[in-house]
Amino acid sequence: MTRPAMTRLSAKPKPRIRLPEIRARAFDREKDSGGGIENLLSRGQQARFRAIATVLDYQRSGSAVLTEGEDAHFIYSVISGVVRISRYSDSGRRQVLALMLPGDLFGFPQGGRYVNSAITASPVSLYRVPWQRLRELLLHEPEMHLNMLIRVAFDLREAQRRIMILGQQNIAQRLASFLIDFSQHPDFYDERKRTLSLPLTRFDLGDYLGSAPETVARAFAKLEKAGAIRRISPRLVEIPSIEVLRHVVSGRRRAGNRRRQDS
Amino acid sequence: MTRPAMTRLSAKPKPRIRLPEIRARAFDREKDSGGGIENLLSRGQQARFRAIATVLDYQRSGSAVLTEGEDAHFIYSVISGVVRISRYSDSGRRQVLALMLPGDLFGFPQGGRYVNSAITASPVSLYRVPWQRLRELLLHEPEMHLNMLIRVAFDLREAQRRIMILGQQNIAQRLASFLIDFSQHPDFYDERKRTLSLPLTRFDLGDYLGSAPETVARAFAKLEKAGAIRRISPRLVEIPSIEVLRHVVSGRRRAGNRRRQDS
DNA sequence: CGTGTGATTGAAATGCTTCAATTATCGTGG
DNA sequence: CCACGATAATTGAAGCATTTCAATCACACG
Repeated sequence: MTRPAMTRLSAKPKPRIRLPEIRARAFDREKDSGGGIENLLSRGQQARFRAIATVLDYQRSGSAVLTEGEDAHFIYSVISGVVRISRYSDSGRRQVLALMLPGDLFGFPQGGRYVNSAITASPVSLYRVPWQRLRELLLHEPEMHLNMLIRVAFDLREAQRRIMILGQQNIAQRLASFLIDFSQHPDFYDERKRTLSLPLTRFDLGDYLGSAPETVARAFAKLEKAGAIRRISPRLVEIPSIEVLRHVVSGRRRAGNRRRQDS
Repeated sequence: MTRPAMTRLSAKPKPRIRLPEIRARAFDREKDSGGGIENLLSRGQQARFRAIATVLDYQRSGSAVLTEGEDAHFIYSVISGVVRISRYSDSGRRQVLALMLPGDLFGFPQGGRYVNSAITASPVSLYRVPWQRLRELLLHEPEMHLNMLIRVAFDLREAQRRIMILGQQNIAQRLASFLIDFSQHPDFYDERKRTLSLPLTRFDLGDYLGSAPETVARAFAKLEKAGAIRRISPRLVEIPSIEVLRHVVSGRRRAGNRRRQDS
């Protein structure tokens, strides 16, 4: 199945290839020790994982790592940068399902094919591992295998958290939840300046939060008016106090329609 | 952490214990061959899985199998019936995350505790397996292990599907999606009469679809007016043609606000 | 045969989307 | 380095969708 036509033109940044977009190289044992799956695996496991991995460098944002419907041959693990995982509904509307950060795995096949698309949202480095070889490796590495199971179970929990947010929060609350999440990540949140740099446009954010980009902009305005944030530029916000954001999230979804009783 | 207070009183059916709610028994190799994880495992694996499993029978709907925050010692697999997986947000509102049907696994721990609650939504039979023993078993059964990984990855996809539905469909469409899903299950859909029996109340359904129970009732009314369903009783609907339901789902989320141009 | 719970429907208000127009921002080429 | 153009972001206005409070109806159970 090919990807359905796009209904929102500006949703996908038009890639302008100039420099080579992607550069593959062998793993360099000395230098590649960033925030990859290292956290999840023991030293020995790491070595064996890397032995079957290739490192890919994507220079720019908006590059397709893998596409919905393609035959799935590889699993990927983020070393650095942000990857947007999305899926198109039958009606052609895009939903951003998750954002993959260093240490995250993506590209699990379903029936031999990818069910989601993965697009870089910044310059990105990845490990790419042939699924078949990983499969063989896992059969002989029960501990690594268990770690992978736990990892996927964790992703499942994250997805369930998204379900909760989409199921019960209004847009300002969803945005606040998103900002809180990312403020936990030193790559994006400058603790000294209290500024958060956003890896997504308003369009992407809309597709992530399940709303229109205009609505997201209004949610930013609302949070700013409430004193929870200050917009420095569209992609950079100051968060004076995360507590205020948390307070927004814990508030009611709707103002409440208490019929005023005559006194 | 204890579960927060409930804001919607009628959301949780009050359990009225009369008969023993739950009955545990040893696995009976002859009779227990329903729709359990059998589908997922080979014969030999099944035997070894059952060797460490206990069968639990819950007689009635509304019984707690496990509760959010409890120490997690067991994994469960549904043999028959429906189990509601839910989580409470900090504001005390319940979200139904998923419905577990025969063959599904639930009860994965996170940091040694359950993060969700599981409540029976009908009479239910389960396998209960000590997590530690399963862990040991998996270390010696790579194939079973891989199957379990695939199973959890599948659940992740399902959760992502829910994200898509919550992110881009209106309530009538979400309800239609739900009805389509369950009409695929012979346990609920009588193909001859074209009737679907629902395992959930309007409250549960509201918490599943992310809306108020009144809104769900209105969505039923809307689908009925559109000719997609016929309400026989609150828990039993006739679905003349699933195609009509699919058509509802593929329609626009919103009527569209095309400003009328003077002719 | 009442009583309580779930389901439905009504009415008002809020929230969100859509279309439209304007403003800001960023990358690019001059 | 600056100006330009394209795209992103914001804001306004109108209308649809959903929630909330309320009231009524239906049904199962004691």
